Amino acid sequence: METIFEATARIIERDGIAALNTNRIAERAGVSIGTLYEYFPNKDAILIAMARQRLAKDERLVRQALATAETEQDVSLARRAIHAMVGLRDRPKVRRAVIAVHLASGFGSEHARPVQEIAELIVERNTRLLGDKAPQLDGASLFVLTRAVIGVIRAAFEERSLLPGTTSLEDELVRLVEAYLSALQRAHGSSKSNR
Amino acid sequence: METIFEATARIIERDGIAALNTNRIAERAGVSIGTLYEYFPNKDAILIAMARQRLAKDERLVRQALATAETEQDVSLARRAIHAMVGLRDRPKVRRAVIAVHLASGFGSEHARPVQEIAELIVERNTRLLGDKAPQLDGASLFVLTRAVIGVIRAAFEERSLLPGTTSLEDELVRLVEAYLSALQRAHGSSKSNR
Amino acid sequence: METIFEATARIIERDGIAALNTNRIAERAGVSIGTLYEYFPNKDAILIAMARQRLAKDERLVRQALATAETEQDVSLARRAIHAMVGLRDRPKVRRAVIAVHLASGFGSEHARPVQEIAELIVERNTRLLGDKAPQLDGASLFVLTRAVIGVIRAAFEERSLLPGTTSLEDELVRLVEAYLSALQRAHGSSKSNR
Amino acid sequence: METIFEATARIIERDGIAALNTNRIAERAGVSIGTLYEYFPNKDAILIAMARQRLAKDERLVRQALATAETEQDVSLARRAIHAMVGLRDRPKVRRAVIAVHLASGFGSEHARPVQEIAELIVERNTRLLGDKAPQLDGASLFVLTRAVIGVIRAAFEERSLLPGTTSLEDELVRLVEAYLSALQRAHGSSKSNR
DNA sequence: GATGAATGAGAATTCATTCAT
DNA sequence: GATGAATGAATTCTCATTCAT
Repeated sequence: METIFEATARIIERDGIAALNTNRIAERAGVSIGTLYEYFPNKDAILIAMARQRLAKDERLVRQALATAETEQDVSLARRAIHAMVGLRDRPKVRRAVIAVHLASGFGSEHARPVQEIAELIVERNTRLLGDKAPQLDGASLFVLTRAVIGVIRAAFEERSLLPGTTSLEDELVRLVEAYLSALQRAHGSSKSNR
Repeated sequence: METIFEATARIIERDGIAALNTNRIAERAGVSIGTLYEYFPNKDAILIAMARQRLAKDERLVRQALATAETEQDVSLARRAIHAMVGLRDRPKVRRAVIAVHLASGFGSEHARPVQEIAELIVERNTRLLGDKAPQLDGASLFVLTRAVIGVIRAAFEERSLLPGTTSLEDELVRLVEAYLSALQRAHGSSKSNR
Repeated sequence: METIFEATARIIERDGIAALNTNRIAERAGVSIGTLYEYFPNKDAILIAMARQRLAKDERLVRQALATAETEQDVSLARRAIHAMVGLRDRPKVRRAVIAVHLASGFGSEHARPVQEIAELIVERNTRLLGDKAPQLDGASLFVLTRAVIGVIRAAFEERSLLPGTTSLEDELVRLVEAYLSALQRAHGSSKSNR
Repeated sequence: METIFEATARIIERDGIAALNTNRIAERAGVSIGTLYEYFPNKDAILIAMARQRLAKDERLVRQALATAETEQDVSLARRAIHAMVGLRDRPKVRRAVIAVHLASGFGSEHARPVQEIAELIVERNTRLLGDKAPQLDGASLFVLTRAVIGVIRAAFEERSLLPGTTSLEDELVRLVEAYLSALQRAHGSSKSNR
């Protein structure tokens, strides 16, 4: 199964998604086409499984980055997470293709969920550390924050030509997140004191 | 040609992109395939032309929204643009499909360009109004800002289930942009005074 | 289309139904596989169309046999029809295969209908000639009579080894039909006089 | 082996012959495919074995019906046999499918033989009872009689829509057989006295 | 400029069967 | 005697594209 993934990835890298077909995958993987269909019900299932594997791995990496060192500041947690996410640059062509099928198959929410969970994890930790002063994320805030981050990182893959240097991209993304969280905190505080 | 676009859109809406083929388009459009191929060199060309048309229309709408009333505050300009962009909700299925092909064909930059231009327009106006105090957008800032906005709006189309209410979405998106611009302005100011 | 039928028939005759596939049909017919699929939506459709064509032709032949010479006796009409039906011996392998698919696809009734109509035609004519003395065929009688005749003729095709000489087969079949019609007439007469 | 038959029957009933494949049979039967292929050399062998089993059972049932009560009249014997045959209505879908393969594999004669034997049994008994007056069945008569009966009963399965009531069907079928036998007897007598 | 019948390479998928364990 | 993963030839069907009229 891992062999099939690897073969698929190699074909995508070499010849693009358009050149991907099940016979070719089987051939490159060194298994018969019949065997391939014993593991996956159809072509898309392979790509979707790959996307999920990748997403799971991404989440693991980001969580590890957060866990590695306990820190005191919410800023640091966000930066840590973003640094890890921006660093997920392996096999961009494969990642792009696989995610595209995943999205086109209507699994967009699966894609957003882990990011959302990580955002909630960060908020939760900050609440513990900062108490009331930590920003509260309701549905809309969470949606905007997570999709903004995903959007920037996705674009960084998709538009190779316009891509600014990795470091400055990361810095600006951190600035975006921090600025938004601060704004939320201020809004939250003022609405509280107004009551 | 507009008939061909319309036929294509209808098929995508009714039966999905997978069911789209040139014979069907020609049939629905009431022209022969031969005629269709006199207007477009191949299938993808149709989708890409549609994507460009849509992008152009989007840009026009946003620019109109900005031009309609001259305002004093950068906040208002950003909000105005975002409001217009969030409002671009017609034929989401068609939009998604058409944009996907556009991106997959490597025209990602075409997609980002109008948004970028609008961002630059806003910055420019604010610079005129506020002078030195207007935030300066370099490549990285511009990239992050525009892709964050596009990312959020795109997600709002793709994930219908998790979608927060339109108003709060818009409010939060404005908050994100404003917060980021303010943060940039502060950074700019301080880096200047530090010299 | 006739070319496709002919190619199909030839393959069935030479190599049997098991060796029949759409590529081979197209090749033998001298058309491309794409053309074949423009005329028929799938493989079975070809066989079913052939069965219907054959059935229609059969009916035409039997009706012609009945029309050729106006006769006075019901016996003669039945014999004429049976003679025509027994004579339908062209391309038995094709006929068998094509009818088998037709039946397996649930069109059994289409197969019986023309025979039934012919039976009704005979009865009607006899009624005109013989008046009250003509046998009356209700649903059950008609069903039994037609399916018995079809059954015998079908078996004569399917079981080549056991097939008795054509003449005696025909004679016996006529005897069966006549005997049955006479029995019906007697039953009808007696039930009437009983009232 | 009986388990394999049962599994096969269930699949045919539920999903039709088209959905029948050896892997599915093995799975439903709770055995491995390897085991299945130890009992049957190939797929068709299963269906043919089932057809033979069914035919044998049919014959047994009809013979039992004839044996149950010794009677005096040929009419009664024929009716008894027909009644038993019309009653063989269990699992029509399976019966049809299995018989179709049996016929398509060229075993048509196996199918007719038991019916023929029963017909001969009846004739033999009647000869004993009635002596010279019993009808003599030569090859052609026997063929026509048996195939007519089989044809009617088969049609009763295949064409559910046009099917008359069971009782009247049976009555008419008996009438057909009786009428034919009587006609034969008359013909035989007259040909004898003519000499 | 329009037509649309014809093309055919190519893709996905199935399933009877084998054979090493 | 049982297992079931692996096989891969074979088949159906699609659809972008062409080109003679």
